[in-house]
Amino acid sequence: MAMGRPREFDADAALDQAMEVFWRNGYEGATIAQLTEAMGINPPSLYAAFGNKEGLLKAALDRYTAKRAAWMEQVLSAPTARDVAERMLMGTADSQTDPDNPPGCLLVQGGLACGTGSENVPFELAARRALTESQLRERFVRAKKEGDLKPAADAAALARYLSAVSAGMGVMASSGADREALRQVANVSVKVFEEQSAK
Amino acid sequence: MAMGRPREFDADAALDQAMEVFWRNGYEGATIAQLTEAMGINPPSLYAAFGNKEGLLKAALDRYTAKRAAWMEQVLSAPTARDVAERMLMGTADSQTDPDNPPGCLLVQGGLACGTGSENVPFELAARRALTESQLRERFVRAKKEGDLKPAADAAALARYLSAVSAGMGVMASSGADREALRQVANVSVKVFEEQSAK
DNA sequence: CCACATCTGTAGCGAACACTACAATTATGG
DNA sequence: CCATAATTGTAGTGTTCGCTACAGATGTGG
Repeated sequence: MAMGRPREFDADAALDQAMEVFWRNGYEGATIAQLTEAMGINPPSLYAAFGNKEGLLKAALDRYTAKRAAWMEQVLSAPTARDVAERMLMGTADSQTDPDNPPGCLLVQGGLACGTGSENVPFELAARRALTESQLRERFVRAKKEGDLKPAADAAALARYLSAVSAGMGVMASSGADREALRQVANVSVKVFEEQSAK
Repeated sequence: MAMGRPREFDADAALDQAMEVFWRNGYEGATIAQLTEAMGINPPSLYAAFGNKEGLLKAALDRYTAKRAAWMEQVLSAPTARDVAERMLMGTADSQTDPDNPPGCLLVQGGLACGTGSENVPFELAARRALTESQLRERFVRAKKEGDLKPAADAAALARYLSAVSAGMGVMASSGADREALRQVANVSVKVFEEQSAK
């Protein structure tokens, strides 16, 4: 049977553009007109490919996290919990002030509170942040087993702490904090892990 | 000369209601219809009293920060930098999970990224966050002079750090983190100040 | 008691929003 | 080469948005 006319745009390239619009304006601040213009397509193409605005956001979030997965692997492969924290926070400071991207983190800027009809957008972002946190928690559980975190250390609390600090850095970055300011925060934050290391 | 018909609603009580709507839905997510209903007034009364939606937000932010001023005094009056940090973060954990308020912090939830026409809303929130940070910085400068922070301590970096952590806690709280989780983060964060204390 | 100034409620303004009907287009399968 | 299936651009749809014109109401100053 017939297969239909093939789409003329690259879905991944279009998603990259949509991601940036959501990143810079937030979910509710991003309009379909802005999105379609950035993506270089017309509304019907958008709706055919992604369903609706929220579907487009989810696809953009998937792409966002997929792009960060390799970096996250690099972070988790650091030899000690302290080094994991340092790579995580320093990398966060750099990426959140990377001039190639909008400032901050899409998972924070995207929308912490939304109006009627978009109530589950904040939930969607939170779920993706939680994923990173659980990766960190598992890594710190391992660090305890391996003995580079002291036995009394609370892996879950440390993971939550890192998650909170990086979210906080995202808030700062979104309001114009520069790379140096974020690195200061990262440097201070890492000190906790030195105190939690096995002697 | 004549003085005109007096307004029939209490502006402060109405602002409290508006504050809660902005807090829960964000600036863009809050509609005039929701605001007027919560405030118990009609649109013309709102516009006569506050100018426009952004003016209402600013008035609500003023009231928000005014309400926190007394608490902030209490925080800054703690005897040592470490105690300042503890009071600040523990108080933040409690207030951000206070069932009488929406979760999180209005200065974070209100809107980190907004669409065309509301670009200075994020800036407005950031300016108020910066105020708290500078109060903390001055307090830590004093702590160095008084000798309870070691001479090598960086007051500005520590203030930024506290600001980042509390913003991060706000992000967590807005996505449903409970009081215990936030207190864990607070407890871990405070450890930095023990290491920065004079021996 | 009257002129005036301000507030209040009703009703609705133009603009922007997310989304879509429709016809033309472009490929595949037989 | 034809029937089918999917995409594309144009041009809208109805709804909701922030905001306001207007007329009646309610107070103050003279």
